[in-house]
Amino acid sequence: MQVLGEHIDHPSADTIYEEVRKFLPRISLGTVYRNLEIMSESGSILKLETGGSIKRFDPNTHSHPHFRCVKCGSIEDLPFGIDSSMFAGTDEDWIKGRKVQSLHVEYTGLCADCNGNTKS
Amino acid sequence: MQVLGEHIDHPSADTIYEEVRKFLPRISLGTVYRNLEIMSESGSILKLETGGSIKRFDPNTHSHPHFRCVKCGSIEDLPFGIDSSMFAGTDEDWIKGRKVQSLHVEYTGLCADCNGNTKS
DNA sequence: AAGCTAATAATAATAATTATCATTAAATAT
DNA sequence: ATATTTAATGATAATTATTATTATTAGCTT
Ligand SMILES: [Mn+2]
Ligand SMILES: [Mn+2]
Ligand SMILES: [Zn+2]
Ligand SMILES: [Zn+2]
Repeated sequence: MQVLGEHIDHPSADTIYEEVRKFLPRISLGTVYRNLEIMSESGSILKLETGGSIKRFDPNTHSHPHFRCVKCGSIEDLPFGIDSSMFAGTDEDWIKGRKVQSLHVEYTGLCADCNGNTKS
Repeated sequence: MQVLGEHIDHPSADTIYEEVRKFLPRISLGTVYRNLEIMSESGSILKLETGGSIKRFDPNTHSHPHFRCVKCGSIEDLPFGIDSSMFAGTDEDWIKGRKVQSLHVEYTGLCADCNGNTKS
């Protein structure tokens, strides 16, 4: 939690592993995965299943949108909130028999850095 | 394209492979992956990088929201459109230096089937 | 201290996807 | 039509993130 709380860049399990290793050199990657799973299940962190095949972890547990750079893979927070009422008006009859648990909004494209650098 | 066009359930590469095999029994999985990649790059289909670690393919190339069932893994289309103006109002100053390419909205929860069946 | 329980480290297994490369098919030139 | 070049494919290996396994360790309880 300490390590994750300092990160605003949605680190992967492996990145967190490397960071934690500085404190606890004998920790194993399995333990990092296991505890991240426990934390995400208890709701104290978010496990982001974004595009791009690797899972990332977020200390901000509020539902918020992300921007994923298709070039460098970075995930950035976007500075506005989201909620279900943005869709389908107030009549949420699309829910039908479903039980809605969460909503993830993800923009993709080039981040500011990569967009500037690719204008060659 | 024939096989994919008949599917409304966002099949995986492996599912498509099994289907295509009925027509072309000697086709390899690699060829399926390769051609799905080509098609998604040319824009004739969508490669969905949803949560859940496997990629799925969608003949509907318009930006539309999905619902992913966390129990059975199914992906369903939701019957309303999305566009950027739903977020952040009209002043899209959050874009800053970024180049926005696409937007994916994904709800998760229990699909109608799984929600009904789990009420034990 | 002895015994029980839960967490961990080390390692193996899994699964989706991608890469490689020899072979085959298609296209083009002779 | 036949030879030659080019592109696509099938078969298989490699990669990578994640999960499972299991013996060992550490923390409690009596
Ligand atoms: Mn975030
Ligand atoms: Mn769809
Ligand atoms: Zn970038
Ligand atoms: Zn379901």
